[in-house]
Amino acid sequence: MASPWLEELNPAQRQAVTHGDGPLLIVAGAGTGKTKTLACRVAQLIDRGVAPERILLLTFTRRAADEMLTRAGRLIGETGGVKVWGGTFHAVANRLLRIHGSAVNLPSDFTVMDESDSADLMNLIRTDLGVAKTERRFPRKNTLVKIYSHTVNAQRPLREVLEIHFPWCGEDIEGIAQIFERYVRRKQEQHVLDYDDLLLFWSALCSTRRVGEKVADQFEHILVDEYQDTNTLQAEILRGMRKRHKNLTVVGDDAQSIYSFRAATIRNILDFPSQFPGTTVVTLEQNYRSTQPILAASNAVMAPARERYTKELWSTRRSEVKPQLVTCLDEARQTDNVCQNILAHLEQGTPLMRQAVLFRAGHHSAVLEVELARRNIPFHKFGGLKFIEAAHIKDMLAFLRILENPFDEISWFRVLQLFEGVGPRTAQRIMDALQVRRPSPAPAPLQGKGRGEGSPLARLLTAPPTMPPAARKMLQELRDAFAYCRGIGDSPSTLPKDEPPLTLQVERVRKFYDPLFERIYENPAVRSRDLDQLAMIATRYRSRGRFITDLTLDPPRATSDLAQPPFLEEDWLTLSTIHSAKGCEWSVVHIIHAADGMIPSDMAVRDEAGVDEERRLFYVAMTRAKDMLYVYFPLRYYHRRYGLGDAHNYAQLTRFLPPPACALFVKQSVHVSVEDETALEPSGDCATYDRVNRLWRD
DNA sequence: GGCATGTGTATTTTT
DNA sequence: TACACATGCC
Repeated sequence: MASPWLEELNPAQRQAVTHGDGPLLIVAGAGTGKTKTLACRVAQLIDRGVAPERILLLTFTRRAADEMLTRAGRLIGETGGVKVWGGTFHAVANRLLRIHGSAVNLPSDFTVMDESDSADLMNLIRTDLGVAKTERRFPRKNTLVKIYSHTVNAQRPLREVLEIHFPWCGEDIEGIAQIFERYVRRKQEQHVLDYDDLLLFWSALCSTRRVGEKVADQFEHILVDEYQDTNTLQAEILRGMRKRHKNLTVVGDDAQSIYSFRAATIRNILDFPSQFPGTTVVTLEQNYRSTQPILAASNAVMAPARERYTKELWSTRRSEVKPQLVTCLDEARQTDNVCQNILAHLEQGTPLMRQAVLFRAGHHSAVLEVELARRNIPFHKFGGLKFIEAAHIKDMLAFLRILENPFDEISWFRVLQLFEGVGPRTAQRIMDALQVRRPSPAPAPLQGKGRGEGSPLARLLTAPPTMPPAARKMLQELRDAFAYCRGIGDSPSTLPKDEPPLTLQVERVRKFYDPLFERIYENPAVRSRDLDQLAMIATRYRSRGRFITDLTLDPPRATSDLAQPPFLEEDWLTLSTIHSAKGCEWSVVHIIHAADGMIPSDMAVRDEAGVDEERRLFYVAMTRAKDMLYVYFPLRYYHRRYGLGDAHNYAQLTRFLPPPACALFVKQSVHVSVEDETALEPSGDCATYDRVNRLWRD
């Protein structure tokens, strides 16, 4: 019982770790050793005799789960982690539903689609219904998905969601409802689940009598990380899983809730004690990460926030070094200065690995990326456009998905349109001929993964549909590729054998796809490297289904844009959206574009709640820093829409750094005193900037 | 009729 | 840059 690692914990951490049964809420401020505490608690439970497979650890990313479990494993002397159920809500839902799906009428062979697939399906239906033809412009596919997802995850009526979050779509409620209804039916026909369905079905599973209890009882303890970023549906799942056992630990920080756009609600954490009577609340306030000056500035930013658990982070890490607020003339100067500071720290002994540049939106780093590449500073970018979203990756996956689930409409629709002379209309016609749409709702379970005579894939191989002349040769090649992957061989009369290994299938599909791909896309060379990487990932898998699902639920988080493949470099810099930086820390952090309109994003300032969340976002960014924090603010933003004019706007410093907060920074100005900008004193305080900037703003 | 191609525009954050 | 919509070509 007297585990040596307990000695290393502070009293609050130890209380959380050794807490016995019953609901436990750990309010853990930034940098207070949350990961450590959670890992120790898992280790402690196992030490106490709880079987690892009876523990469920829900985290925000798979990486976070792996990290914690490895750590817990190390504590109890298990190398390679412990066999705890760990992962995101979505991944765990997938795993449970593969086993128990039949209890909620789910076919066992369902495939999972990502958000852009959902959007494509929405669009298909949107076009079918002809709603786009009306005079008023109808919500676009991405908006439709957002509305749908928000409605499901928040478990609120559509009308209310529209009123509050999408007021400009309110008039189209009937059309939207109609589309949603069809969307649900189409997914059902295809045996396809979207992200939201995974949660929805898990929740449904909980309320089935026999299986629901069995699934819930399987876990003696459930632990949830980043609880402030869970939504109503996820809270409902937890309630469903905890009807009998009350052993539930949630960890979170309301000050770091930044996912309301995904229907996460701060209410989950604020109301946890009343949702789960008898909750013990433990608050972790000692910050081990940041120096006191960085913490002071962060606290000052959060001070004006409204409802929250009161806690004031403190640190024993004294330092004389204040964070720096760097005012730059424009983005070019900002970029230049960021590079200089990064290199300076590198020379003083802080490797790139321990530095990061953070920003609000994925594209905010575009200019910097070019400059880093020019200066041969290796970097790795997280967040923003993802690998999996790239059109050519989606194409490749579409082939594999058809093999996995021949009723996957979106994949057929995508693949067919790659052929010359085939657009949406012809693609639809071919899909009709192949009977990709199953008569709905499909009561008979699909036999042997659609391998039977009745599958659209089988029909493609035995009775090819008519194609526009330009596409006929290609069609034959597609049939050959599919036949190969199915293990049918070159002669169509041969009976199916076992399918070849996944890597060979990927290779074969690629052999077919490469020429198409070179015709369609601008810079095939760059994109081709992505395909190599996809093939690399595939080598880690034996099952095609698992490969596709894993890629959908846990896609590679970084893109290797302009830089050399970073994994070949010894040392590289992190570029990250603030959202993707959650849970991470670096010695030196550079926050760029700290201008109003960027942080907070002007997309988010419609209401007070939006501004509050942006404030938390800025707070999250600041509290990633251990030793040194830079906040950069470009004064001018050029709008280069038409050529290279020098038309520009003057930006204002982010509203989250009013004078009291500003006072906690060292002010520095870069190149602001050229030409007539002399009015901006190099070391002037923020109030002065504000006053001066107002001159240009109206 | 339906596809390819050109033009304008809006553009957050992610499982 | 990707998407929606308009135009011109087969």
